[in-house]
Amino acid sequence: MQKRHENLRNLAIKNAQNRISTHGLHGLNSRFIAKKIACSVGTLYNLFKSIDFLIFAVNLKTLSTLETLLQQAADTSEKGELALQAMANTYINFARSNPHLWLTLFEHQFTNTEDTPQDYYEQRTSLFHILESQLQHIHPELPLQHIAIEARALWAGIHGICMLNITNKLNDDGYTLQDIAATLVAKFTTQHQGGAV
Amino acid sequence: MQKRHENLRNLAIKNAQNRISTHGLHGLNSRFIAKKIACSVGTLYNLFKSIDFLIFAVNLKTLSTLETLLQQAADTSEKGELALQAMANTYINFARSNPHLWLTLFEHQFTNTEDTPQDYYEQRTSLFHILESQLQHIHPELPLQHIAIEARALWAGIHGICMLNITNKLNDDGYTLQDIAATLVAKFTTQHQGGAV
DNA sequence: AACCTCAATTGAACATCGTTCACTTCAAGC
DNA sequence: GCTTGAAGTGAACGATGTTCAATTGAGGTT
Repeated sequence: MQKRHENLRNLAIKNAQNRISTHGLHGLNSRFIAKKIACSVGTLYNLFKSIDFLIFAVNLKTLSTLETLLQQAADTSEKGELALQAMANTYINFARSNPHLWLTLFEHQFTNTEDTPQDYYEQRTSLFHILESQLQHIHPELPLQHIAIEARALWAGIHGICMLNITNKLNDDGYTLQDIAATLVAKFTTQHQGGAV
Repeated sequence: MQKRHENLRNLAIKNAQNRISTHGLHGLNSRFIAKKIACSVGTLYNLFKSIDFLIFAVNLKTLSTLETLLQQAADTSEKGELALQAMANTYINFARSNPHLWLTLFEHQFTNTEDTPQDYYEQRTSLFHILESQLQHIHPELPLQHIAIEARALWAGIHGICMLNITNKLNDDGYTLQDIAATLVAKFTTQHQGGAV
């Protein structure tokens, strides 16, 4: 039946998400998930071409949640700098609350890159659009091309802060994530005298 | 003999570095390295408590190389903004030329975090000092505490740009790494009106 | 030269992993 | 009841990290 297939698939994704969330990507394995959803490994491989695709499904869910949260943060704050600050904090909080799920977004590489489904890239670019919209509100005079680059630089910055922190490579000293992130956001929101590209 | 032990250890590290460089972290395994250095897996486990420690040794080497390159970039450029731009480009070029070695710096997590040797953290903080020195030259009026935060925000930004690019999650559009990085560096080097922490 | 000692070396063996596939099951159509 | 084909099964394969009883061999002692 088609229904059972879909139910089982969703159940597998949910359990995989749970497992990664608590034990990290290394804690995930096919036999464990198969047992959890009460089927054989063979059936699991009917649902997902390989474990990579199961992880991918979890990542897609994570990205979707993240986008919803960021959009909410943007919507419930005053447009512009405050919205960007709120988004940065939301992103950081998500990463800190769900370190394993967040890390899996980047730890996981498809063995064959051409296997990576198109949805994945689309899901991500839509994140940029939220940022671009805020940046454009702050700097209406800048060309769209410039805004796009700024959005990527800012996003990468927030991302890097999280990455270096979560992987325990930044927070060995007394500086808090929020301070560092706020400093970064401020660079992109306060008015400059000139600027280079 | 002590000498053989050390020689074999270095040989193992060199081969592991080579293997990771060409085949990524997944391409590394104990039997392969053992065969390369003409000893048994058992002996390899006498040299390294586990494969994690071999990877760690490779990472330490990578960090060391990176620091030398960054210091060179800083020294051969005019102090301040130009030096920072040069360092950013050096970092990016290194990451792009040695994507696997660079990724391994972050992909690899010790199963027991308390195992992570102290050298590792020290090697990294010395990277910050190079940055801090440049930033302080640009903003001599800022307190050291503030400079430290800026250094971390900038470093994280450059890092994030590389990460999102290397893992193929940013460069699906037409914006070049250098443009994005230059934009970021410019934010930290041009004079602001005010700023938030 | 024969012997002893013990640390270094070995690789078979174990547990676990992703993945496959010949076999079994079973619901639907006749 | 019989047939058919898709779905489900789990033993089996190869590769992995890691261990450890057995072996080796260099250096000291007699």
